[in-house]
Formats: sequence, structure tokens, C-alpha cells
Amino acid sequence: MALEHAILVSLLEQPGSGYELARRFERSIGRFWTATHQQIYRVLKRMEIDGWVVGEEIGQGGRPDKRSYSVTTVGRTVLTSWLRAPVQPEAIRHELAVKIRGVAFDDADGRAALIAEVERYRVSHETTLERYLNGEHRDFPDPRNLNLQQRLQHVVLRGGVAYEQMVLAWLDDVLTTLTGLDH
Amino acid sequence: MALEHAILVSLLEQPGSGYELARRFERSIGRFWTATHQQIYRVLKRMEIDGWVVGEEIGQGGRPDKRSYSVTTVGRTVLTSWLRAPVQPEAIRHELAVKIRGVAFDDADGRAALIAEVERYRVSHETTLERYLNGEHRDFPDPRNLNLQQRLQHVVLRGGVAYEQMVLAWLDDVLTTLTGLDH
DNA sequence: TCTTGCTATGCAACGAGTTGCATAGCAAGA
DNA sequence: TCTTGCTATGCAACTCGTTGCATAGCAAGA
Repeated sequence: MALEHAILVSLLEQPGSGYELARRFERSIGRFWTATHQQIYRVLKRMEIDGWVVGEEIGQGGRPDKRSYSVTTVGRTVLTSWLRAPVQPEAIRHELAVKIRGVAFDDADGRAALIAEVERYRVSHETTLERYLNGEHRDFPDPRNLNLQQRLQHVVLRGGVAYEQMVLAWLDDVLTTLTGLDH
Repeated sequence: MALEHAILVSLLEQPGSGYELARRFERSIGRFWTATHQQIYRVLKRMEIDGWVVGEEIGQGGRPDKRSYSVTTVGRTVLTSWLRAPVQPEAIRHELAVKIRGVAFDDADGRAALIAEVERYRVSHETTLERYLNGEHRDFPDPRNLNLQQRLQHVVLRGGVAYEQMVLAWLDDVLTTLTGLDH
């Protein structure tokens, strides 16, 4: 129910095609709301029928035409009324936590394999954190001098940074615990 | 695809009925993997057909019979092979982050409403953190003296605590940012 | 006595999300 | 020249997850 709203926010920040939205979801918005291009195309079509967005066919000579979407006043109204609705509690699904508890029922080999997995997983989170920090330096070089939209984007990015740092610290705790099992 | 595995872990820790599993998912396992009773009943049935678990009908005189499930050797094998598979990156879906970015396209009223929402949301996370800390004191009073299973459960719980503390700190950052917009 | 709430399981319908595949032309490099 | 990869959109089939409803008896309190 909320993909629509994430799309509205993204299109208000910058109009664009389904394809462009899909790429943004891989980067910026996708940090806190994932979606594939399939979902996005399907939802965009429904949103256009409902009058939340309008698509404009743009021929590009050679390449397939693209439909660039922008938000209508109806769409804006939908968004603002959603903004005033209660925030739903997040549904956390952390596969690694299940695996950690599950490894109690595996042997030393399984525990060794999990340690290797956690280390690999740790590297990917380290990479994500670096990407966030680079983006922060690039997009917000002077945090004291930002407009309203940028300040809001910045505080969301700081949330991403805090999340990654927390995960890394916890993964260290996990590794210490796992290696300490066969003391 | 992973609900099955969360159920296997939960049933290995303690066999039980679909109903009991649903309650555990509201508490312990549900911290990092949510599921409703509907999902659990459906998946349990499929798991029994596939031979991962066996159900034993237990009459209780008066109340409806319950089916208590436990994990078969097949189920254990399924679990251990899943434990050795790569950890999938988590799909983060954080509605509040979308709303924060969206509030750039709303007026001062909308921003005031969001501040109230964030405060309400903060209280619920404070409650969750307290519940975790109480559980930690109750279940792990002497952290130096735990068996393997308890040490693994403890490190997962510490992850939950770290997550809630991170969220609370970030929400304070969000509130400062939001109230500072109309300086 | 009547209502509320708990244990215990389940159907049916729907909506959300994933996966595989298909089309189609252009650009860049091996 | 051939392959790979990118832009750009979409169908079809499937699985996952949610919501509303239904049944049924017991226990506890108003």
C-alpha cells in the first residue's frame, strides 16, 4: 500500500519514467523502500488511471519511447493525507538473526560456515556505509546551509548511516560470540 | 521462503502447535521475523506434507484438539543446508523515512502532524526497548554462565537492543530537524 | 446471566511482491 | 563483426502475506 507513496515522493522530488524510478529505487529511495521495475510499472499504470500522476510520451528517436510521469494535484492530496495517517510499525525480517539462533542445532562445521558468512555480510555492510558517507560528503558538503528538502533528505541519510554503523558493531559482537563458542 | 526456516528453529528450540508458534512469533522470534497465525498454519501443513515436521494430535477434553509439531531428521537437514547458504541482504522498508522526505511537499500543518506522529512512534520504540531489557534481565541474569543455545539467543537479543537504541537516537535527531525547520 | 476474552484451527479472497521471459534498438569494445 | 550491456517497457505465472470471517467450548468477571 505504500509503494505508491514512495513513488509520489520520488516524482515530486524529480519527475521521471518508470525506468528512471527503478534506478532511483536501487539507490536513494531504495535504502528504505525496495521495489523492482515490474512493481513500479504496474503501480504507475494504476496511479495514472486513478489520476495521481500524468504520463507524457517522449519520443527519443531510435530508442523506445519513454513515459515521463509527474504528480497531479490529486496525487499531492493523496500524499498529504497519507502523511497525516499513523506510521505503521515496521515489520522486521532479519534472516541472519534466524540463522544465528538456528546454528545451535548444527555442528562445528555449520558454525564455521556461519562465521564465514557473517564476515562476508559484514563486508557488504561496510561498503554500504562507505557509499552513504561518500554520498553525504557529495550531496551535503555544507550541512549548515541547506534548504528544507535537503535538510529532510539529510536526516534520512543520517538514519541510514546510523543503521549501518549499528549493524557493523553488532556483527562484531556476533563474530566474537560465534568464535567464542568452541573456546 | 524463510518462514519455514524460522518455524524449524522455533520448533527445535521447543515443539508446539500452530497457535503456540503464532504467540512466539509475536514475542521472541517475531522480533526479527513476523508472521500471522494464517501464514503459520498454511506453512505448517505444507511442511508436514514435505516431511519436515510431524504433527501429533493432542485431545484436551472440551477444547479443540491441538496438533503439536516437532522437527523430523529431514527438517533438520533442510535447516542445516539453509544455514550454509548465503545470507540474503535484508529488504528494508521504512515508511517513516518516506514520510520524512515527503513532508517537504506539505505545509506547516503537515510538518506539525508528522512531529506528533514521530513522538508517538518514539514512545512505542521506547516500550519495545524496555521489554527487551526486561527480557534480558529475566532470561540471562548471569551472562557469563550460559549454554550454547542461550549464548546465541542472547547475542540476537543484544542486536534487538542495539537496533532500538539506534532508532531512538535517530528519532531524536529527526525531531530536532523537524522542529528546526520553522526556526 | 451475559459479555468478554482466551485457546485452537481454518477457509476464502485479495493484494503485494518475485521470477522468468520477451521485445527492440543503440553504443562501445573485443 | 560479434558480443555485451544499457535504455525502456511489458506479460504471465507464481508465491507470499494480509484481512475478514467462521467455528467452538471454556473461564472469569460484571
